[in-house]
Amino acid sequence: MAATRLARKSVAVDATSADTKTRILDAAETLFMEHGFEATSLRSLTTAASVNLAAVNYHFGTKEELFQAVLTRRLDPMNQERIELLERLERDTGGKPMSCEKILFTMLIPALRLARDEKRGGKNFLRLLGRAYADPAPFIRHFLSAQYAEMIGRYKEAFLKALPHLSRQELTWRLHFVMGALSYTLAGTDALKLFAQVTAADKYDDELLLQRLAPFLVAGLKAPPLAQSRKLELVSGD
Amino acid sequence: MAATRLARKSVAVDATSADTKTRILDAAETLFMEHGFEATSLRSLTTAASVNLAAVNYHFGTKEELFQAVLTRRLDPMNQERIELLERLERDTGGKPMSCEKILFTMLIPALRLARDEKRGGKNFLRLLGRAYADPAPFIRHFLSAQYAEMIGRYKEAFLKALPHLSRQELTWRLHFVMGALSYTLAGTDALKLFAQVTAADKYDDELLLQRLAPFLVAGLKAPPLAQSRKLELVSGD
DNA sequence: GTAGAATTCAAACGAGCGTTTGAATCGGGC
DNA sequence: GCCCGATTCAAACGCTCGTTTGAATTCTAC
Repeated sequence: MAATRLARKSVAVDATSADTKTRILDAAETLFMEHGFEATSLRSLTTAASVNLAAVNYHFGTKEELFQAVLTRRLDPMNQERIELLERLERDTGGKPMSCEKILFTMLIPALRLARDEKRGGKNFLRLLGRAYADPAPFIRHFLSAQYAEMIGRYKEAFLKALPHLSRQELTWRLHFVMGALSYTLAGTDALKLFAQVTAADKYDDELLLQRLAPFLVAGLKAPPLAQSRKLELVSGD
Repeated sequence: MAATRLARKSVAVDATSADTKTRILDAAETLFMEHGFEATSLRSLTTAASVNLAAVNYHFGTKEELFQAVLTRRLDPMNQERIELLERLERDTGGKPMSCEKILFTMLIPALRLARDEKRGGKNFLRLLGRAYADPAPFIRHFLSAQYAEMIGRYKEAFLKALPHLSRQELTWRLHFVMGALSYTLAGTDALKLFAQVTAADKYDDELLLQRLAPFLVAGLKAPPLAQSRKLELVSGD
């Protein structure tokens, strides 16, 4: 009983404890994705994981800490892989400006790798991540911004060099749009029912999906900034 | 007491009942936006609206029906305005292909008008809408797809003519990306903390926001489809 | 001004929630 | 073979939830 909080630190992640913890994380990943954070109860979660109700609080502390653990397990490696790919690209181009496409690919490829690796959560996790982006809960927003701070900063510098016609502020917004389209798309599947005529074969081919997304995002990033485009006119439609 | 359900049908929306109903809708719009559907309790909601706890069930039936009423109140007029603008554009161009920009503007302008009209909910509602897009609750997904079905179908036909180099399937995906970037952006504000260096003046200027978003989306829509772009390479970053 | 419907109100219902507790059980090291 | 920390377990705690109820009040029409 006195071990509840200390357990996580004093005990290495050995097989015996990892088993229960992993079962909880796997069930949480699926259920949080399907029902959202608030609507997923620890009772249904522990039942699905075949563990005792108290196991979540014993191993993770609180429901919120469990949610963060679910995200961290996949997100840390994926974002680290992104940074490694970006650094390798920087090394290979030797200080010369990198192409916009290649920078974007270093963002998409780790996500695609994760989506294809069922052992690392696959599409389930990416859908969960896309939904987490839009969750209003403050602890989720703070957690995500902390998790992404370094990665976003690095990419902003890289894109700035690749897109010299964009101001820092303009680029900030465009990266925002990119993340929006990406997270919305990854979270999607169900949302696609808004639009008919998506074939079943197409629907679950993540590589094809990103190959459709990439040209769209690259073209958007490269577009001339707003000064050169027609102004929105509010008065009339013609 | 026997009037609970019949009341909504037998009574016109007169001033006396509209007062309570409107106060509930206004409070719900704000609280659902701030905390999400699940995390907003009817107790906090009715307290904020200065009405009795039972008033929600009396006037709207259930919490879910209240949520749908909140969305319908703003969404129906906005989507109808979109269709009207699109139809006027079709009439003015007389069957000739319309420009991609103009079609997109008929989507953005009603959203912008709504954002600027505090009496119609303003930015609050658009943020709520952006969050509703990502909500996993099935009743929300079904409601939204029903609400958007007609509008999406019309725009798909219009864009198909304006973008003849795109297949129907390719366009379906691109509209998906557009809706993603749009809803994510509208839901944003808080999410912008992921990216630093957004000035306070910039942050709340919705017209400027859409003027930044529009060139990005137009360029993405016009981009050549995937066959002509470089393939994603999974093996290596260089 | 009174009848009858529409609306508001305080109170309670039953259910489900996240978390805590303390005893029971397990498992490796001496 | 026993001991002690790590883990599991059933039970309960206190709380909040959405909804219902039936009486009290307000409003409308004659």
